[in-house]
Amino acid sequence: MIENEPGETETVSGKTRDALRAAHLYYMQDLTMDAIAHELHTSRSSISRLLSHARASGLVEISIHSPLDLPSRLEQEILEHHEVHAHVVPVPDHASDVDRLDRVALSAARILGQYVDSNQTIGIAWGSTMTAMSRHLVPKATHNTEIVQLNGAGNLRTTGILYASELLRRFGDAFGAHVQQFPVPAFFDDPETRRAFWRERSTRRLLDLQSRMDVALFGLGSPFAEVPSHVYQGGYLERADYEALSRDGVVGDVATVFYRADGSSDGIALNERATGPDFSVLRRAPRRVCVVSGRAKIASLRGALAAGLITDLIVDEGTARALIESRDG
Amino acid sequence: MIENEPGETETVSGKTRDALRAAHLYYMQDLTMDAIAHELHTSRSSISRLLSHARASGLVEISIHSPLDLPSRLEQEILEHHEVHAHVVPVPDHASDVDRLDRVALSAARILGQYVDSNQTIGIAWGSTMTAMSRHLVPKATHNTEIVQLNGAGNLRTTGILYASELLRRFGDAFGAHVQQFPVPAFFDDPETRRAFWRERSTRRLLDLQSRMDVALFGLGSPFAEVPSHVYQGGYLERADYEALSRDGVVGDVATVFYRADGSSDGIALNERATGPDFSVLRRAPRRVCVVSGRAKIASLRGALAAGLITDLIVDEGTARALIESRDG
DNA sequence: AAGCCGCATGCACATATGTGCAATGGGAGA
DNA sequence: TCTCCCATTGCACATATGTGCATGCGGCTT
Repeated sequence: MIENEPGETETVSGKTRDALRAAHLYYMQDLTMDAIAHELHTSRSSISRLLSHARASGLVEISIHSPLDLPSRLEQEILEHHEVHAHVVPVPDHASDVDRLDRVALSAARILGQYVDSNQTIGIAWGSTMTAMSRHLVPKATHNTEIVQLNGAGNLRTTGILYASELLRRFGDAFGAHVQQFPVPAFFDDPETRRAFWRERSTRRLLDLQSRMDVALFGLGSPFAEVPSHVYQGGYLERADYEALSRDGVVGDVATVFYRADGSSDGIALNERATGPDFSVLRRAPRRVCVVSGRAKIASLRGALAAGLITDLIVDEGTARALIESRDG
Repeated sequence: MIENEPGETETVSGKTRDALRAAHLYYMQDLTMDAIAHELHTSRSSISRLLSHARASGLVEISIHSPLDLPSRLEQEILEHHEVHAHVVPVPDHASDVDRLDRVALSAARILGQYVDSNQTIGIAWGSTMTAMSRHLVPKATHNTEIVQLNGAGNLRTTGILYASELLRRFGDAFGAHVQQFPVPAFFDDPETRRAFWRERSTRRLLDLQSRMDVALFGLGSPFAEVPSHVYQGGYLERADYEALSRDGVVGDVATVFYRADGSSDGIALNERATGPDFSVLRRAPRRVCVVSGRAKIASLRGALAAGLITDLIVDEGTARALIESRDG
C-alpha cells in the first residue's frame, strides 16, 4: 500500500472521510444522493462517484445471509455428499462458458474477503480463473498477511493473459499483503533440476511458507476437456506429456499437480517435474478454497474432491447440479 | 414469527429463495434489475420489489467499516475520555431535533444487529428514542434469544406514542425472540407497593432475567431540558416530583431511574418508586447500548457516562462534538 | 515565473430504479 | 362449484443514479 506522502495526507484521508460519511448517509440513513450532495456541499455526481469509491474500496460491505433454515438445496447436498462448504453461484443455464467464468469469478472475489484476515499466509495458484478473480477483488485492510505463490508460471506465450506476478500483485494490493513470488517455470524439464532447486535455501524458505498456509486458493485444470485450461494452452506441455497424462488416467490438476479420478496422484511422472505443492502439503492448510466454473471441469472437480483437496467450493449452479445429479456426468 | 402453514411453505420459501437469488445476482454479480428479471422470468418491477424485500428482511446486509487507521476523530476522543465505544451518526448542524432523532434512530436500528445474537437476553427500555428505532429494525434470525422489558410503562396519556407492548413486540418480531413484558406502571405511588410487588414470584422471575442480560438498550431522559423526554410528558410525574428531582440535583434517567451530574443516584427519593433496574443490576450487562440525540441531552449523557451505565454509545454528531468540546456545554 | 499535467468537478444526457394503479389469478369460504 | 377477496403482477410514469465531456484548479517541472 502506498503510504501517505507529506501534503497528501489531508487529501487522502479527507476523501476517505467523505466517502465514509456519504456511505453512512446513503446506506444507514437512506438519504438520496441529492440530499447528501447538499450536506457535503458538492454535486450529486460527485457523491455518486464517492459512493462507487466507497464500495470499490471495501468501505462498504454488502453481504448476503441465507436464513439458516433455508440453505440452498444444492449447497446442502454438496455438504452432505462431499463434506465441503459450497457457494453456488446462480448462472442461467444458457450462459456461455465465458460468462459463467466471469460471473463465478466476480462472486468469488467478493466472497473471498470472508476468508482472508490479518496474520494469515495465503497461497494462491494462477490460471484463467484466478486471473478473472483478480480483476474484481474488493480491498480489505489486513496486517501481517502474506501471499505466497503456489506454483511457478515460467513464461507465457499466449497474449491477453496476465503474468503471474501481476496477478499476485493484485491480490497483494487488495489485502495490503506482502507477496512472495515463486520465480520458477511451471514445469522443470528434468526432475533432477527441480530436486536441486528445492534444496536451495531461498526455495526452502518459500516452501516453508507454503507448508504453513492458512488459506489456499486455486482453480482446477482439466487437461482433456474440450476447452483446455490455461496451463494446457501456454505451451508448457508437449505431446508426449499429454500422452503420458492420458496413460496415467489423469483428470485434472491443482496448481500444476495432477491427479486421477479417484484422487490418487502417486506415480504420475509429470508431477516429479511440477512446481506446485505436493497434496500432502496443500492439505495442511485448514482452508482450501477452490473456484470452478463450467461443466467441462466436472471430472476434474470430482477428482479433486476425492483427493480431499477442497474445504470450500465456489461453483456455478449448472456445474453444482451436474456434480450432484449423476456420477457419470 | 409466523410459522409456515400447510400449503404456504412453498410460497414463502419460494419467495425467499427468489429474493436470495436476485440478491446474489444484483449485489454479487452486478447484474441490472432488467437482466435479473429476464433470468427469473418476471418483470423488472417485481425484481425491484423483491430486492427491497431482501434488504428489509435482512437477507442482504450492508455494513460500513471505517479503516482501522482512520477512526472518526470524535469516536476516538470519546473512547479516550469516556472509555465508551461510540458510533457517531452524521447529521447536519441545522437539522431539527426531530430530524436528528429520526436519523439517529434509523442508524441505530441498523447498527443494532451487530450486538444482537442467538442465546442472548436483551433488556429494552422504552421512550421516544426506542419507539423511533422500533420502526426501522432490520430483522435478524436468532434462536433462543429473549427480550425483556426494563421498566414499567403504565398507561400513556399522549397520543401517537406506541404502547410499550407494541414496541417490545416489534423488537421481538425483528429478532424472532420471545418477549417478556413487565406489566407495571412506570412509577408506583407508594414505595411499599413496589417492594411488595418485587417479592412476587412472577416479578422475581423477570428481575432475574434482567440481572442476566447480555445486552441492555436504552435512551436517556432529561427532565429539565427544554424539550422534555417522553416520560416527562406522559403525566407520570407530578409537580411535587419535579421539585424533588430538582432539589436532588437530578440531570437525567435511564429506564426511569434517576441520577445526578456526578453519576450518583443514592438518596433520590423517586427511585424508590421507579420500576427500572437499579444501576448495580444494569451494570451487570456486559454490553449497554445507549442511543442519544440532541444537545438537550448532553447533561443527561454526561451523568450517565459518569455513572458508568454505558459501554456503547450511538449519538448524533452535534451532540458528540458538544460532549467533547466543553465541559460546561 | 511560466507552462504543463493530471485530477477532481459539475453539467447534461443516458440509464436504471421506484411506485401508483388497474388488471389478473389463485385460494378460502359459502 | 361459485364468488369474493386479497395478494401479486406489469405497465407507465416519476425519480434517482451513472457517466462522457469540457472546464478549471493545484501542484510540479522547467
